[in-house]
Amino acid sequence: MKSLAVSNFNLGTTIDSGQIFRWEKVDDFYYVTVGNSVLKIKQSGDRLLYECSNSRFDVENFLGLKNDGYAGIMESISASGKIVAAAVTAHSGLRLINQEPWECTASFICSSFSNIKRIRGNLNAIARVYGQKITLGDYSSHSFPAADVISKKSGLLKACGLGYREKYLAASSQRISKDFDFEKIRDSNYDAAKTQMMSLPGVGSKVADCILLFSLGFTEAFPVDVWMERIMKKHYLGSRKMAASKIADYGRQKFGKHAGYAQQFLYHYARKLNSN
DNA sequence: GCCCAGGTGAAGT
DNA sequence: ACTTCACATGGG
Repeated sequence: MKSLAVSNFNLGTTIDSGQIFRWEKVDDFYYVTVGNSVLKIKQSGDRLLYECSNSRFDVENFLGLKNDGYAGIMESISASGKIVAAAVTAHSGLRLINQEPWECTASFICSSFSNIKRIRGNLNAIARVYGQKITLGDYSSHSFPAADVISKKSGLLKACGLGYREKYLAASSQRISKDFDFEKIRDSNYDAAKTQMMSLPGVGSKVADCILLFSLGFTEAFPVDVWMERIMKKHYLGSRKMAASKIADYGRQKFGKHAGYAQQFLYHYARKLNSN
């Protein structure tokens, strides 16, 4: 078991904040399946204890613990809005995770107009059908397949229960295995990057923002789903009517370079208020 | 059975 | 450019 000292970090909140779907908690440990790795991890105060099926897996990078300007970011977004400040206080230690772009893209194509439990089931089904078995101690899971593995046998998607999203994932997996370079997008400006992402079938404004924020380092992306729409309307828009894509523009303007963090706190805050 | 879900794309205005 | 609507299906 490896150990890593952390500060300003809450593992449980970070994992359970709707950024990643393929995880479960067994006793004290979270088992997170990401790419071709299973990460077994728990937090004990200011330490993370973990082991991973892949010895080269970079836990620190994955959990957003590198290049730490966290305290400053929290201060900055809190100053921009009362509700964000409350959310930051309520869920301090929530971090943006760094995902692999293709797996993130596939995940959020599956997410559209769905719910988190179903998304998790869909992604696990895709991994079972197309992926390789991974084991870590007594625990086993399946890797997430590369885009070309899905595109070559997209007929098998039917068994994964994606509904109408199936055709989008099939088409996007084909595009991505042919002529799509995520790394090039990483170097673009936000608008160009978003246009590129939205050229993929099943990727609209919201899913594009999720991919940009969760896997390509665009900290200003501000994904607006139904939860964000509700909380933004209630607290910032005086219940005015505004299309989701306009609320996203508003959010980026209001919260600036770290709008993505503001969004993640607001989203999590809204969901937790509703469930308690 | 009813309503909702981390929306998208196409059609109509 | 903005608004409306169909879309597949499981979870609560």
